[in-house]
Amino acid sequence: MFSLSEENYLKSIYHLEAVHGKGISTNSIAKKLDTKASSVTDMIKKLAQKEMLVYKRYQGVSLTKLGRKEATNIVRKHRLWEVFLVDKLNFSWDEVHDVAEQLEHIKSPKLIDELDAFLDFPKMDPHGDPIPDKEGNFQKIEKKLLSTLEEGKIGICVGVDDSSSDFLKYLDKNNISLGQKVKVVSKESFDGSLTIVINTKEITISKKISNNIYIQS
Amino acid sequence: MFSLSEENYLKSIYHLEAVHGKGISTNSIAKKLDTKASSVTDMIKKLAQKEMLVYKRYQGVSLTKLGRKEATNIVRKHRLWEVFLVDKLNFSWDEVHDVAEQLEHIKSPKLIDELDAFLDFPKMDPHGDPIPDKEGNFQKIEKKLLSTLEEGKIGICVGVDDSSSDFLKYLDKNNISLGQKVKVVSKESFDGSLTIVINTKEITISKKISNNIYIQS
DNA sequence: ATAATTTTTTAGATAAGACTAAAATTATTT
DNA sequence: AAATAATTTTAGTCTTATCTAAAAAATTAT
Repeated sequence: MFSLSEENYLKSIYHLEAVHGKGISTNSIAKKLDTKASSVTDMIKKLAQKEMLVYKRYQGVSLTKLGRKEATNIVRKHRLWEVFLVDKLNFSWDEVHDVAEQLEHIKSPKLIDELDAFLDFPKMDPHGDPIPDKEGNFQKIEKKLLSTLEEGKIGICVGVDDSSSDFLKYLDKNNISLGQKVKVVSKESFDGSLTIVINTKEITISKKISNNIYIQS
Repeated sequence: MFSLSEENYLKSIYHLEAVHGKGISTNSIAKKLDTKASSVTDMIKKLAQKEMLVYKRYQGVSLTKLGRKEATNIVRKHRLWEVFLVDKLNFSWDEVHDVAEQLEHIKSPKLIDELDAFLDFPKMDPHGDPIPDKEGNFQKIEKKLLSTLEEGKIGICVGVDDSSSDFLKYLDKNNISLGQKVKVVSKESFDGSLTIVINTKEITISKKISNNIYIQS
């Protein structure tokens, strides 16, 4: 069994590995968890002892197969709860994160499997992120950043990178949601801003925005 | 905000007060929480400082209005989650307790109100215990112990006192469930055992069993 | 290649919550 | 009303997870 803290470390390292590959630095973990590097050192020693990750002083850490399995299960729980909150309890996609962050630590294999079935085995969470199945497998879908789409091309919004409430509210305000068709009208080479058509309406979005929206094209 | 530990203390004291009235002893709390009296003393000092209860050395404790409100809310959450687990996730009534024990500590007012609505504002949990509403009010239903029912009389099972898995499984095995009609055929004065009719089947139950079943008659 | 900087680790401290053992208080017997 | 027993509190220790400050190692710049 893992403590709440241990689980949060495993999850963070898992997410960092997904972006940066193996060998995650102490500092990056500290930043992600909003804690101090010295606290991270303590915890990764503990997790190394539990064989959840491989650690050599000053070399950063990498999850073991076991550690990845554990982390995947937490991610699975987090995302299933997000689906539950949105589909069944009328939460909007910008409200789910904090609650799911708590619910993901509930320990009961039966609970999560029944929840999965109750939700009809969803493959994606409300932000377009894949939900691992019981064994930890999930579909990796084709997706690229909206910022990489060329002028005149069309894509379908399939996910977001940043899931902060502010960003999601911005998307809501501009009618950008998952499954939405997006056409790039023009691209400003100076600042990378895009003019796009959403639902027949034309809007201009900054590079920062287009860097946080995933599309399929 | 309260810690997990603080919440568990409040809940335990609340339940003890429901049975024994005001002035709950350190030892009884320790027993209920399976901890040591010295730990209880520490915690009740803390909760007294937070004005959740009134405490005078060697005199036991009583919840304040605020403390009772807090405790009631935890009970509300516990029981709503139990309904969710049984009604939506196919848990049986003997499986819900441990999971609800975890879920009751999730902090999100919206979550619990939406859950309440999603479950259609249930008034009772799977063991026949009343679910407080948002304001902390709940129906107190007429009920008495099956052991007090006289020979020849009929009652309807409306709740259980002991909610341990073992006891609930025993009831399942003998087709005793909430809403079930029970008729007392005879009462053995020597050991207090009862012979009852459930669903046309006659069985004999010990005093210990009949002392844990609530009926309405 | 050495100096300066950044990152990481160690050492020691703190807070929450639990424990043991002993002291203080209350309750019960005789 | 003492004496004994039971309960409760205090004092001090332990663990977990955090922190600060300083030391050690690695990286970057001169």
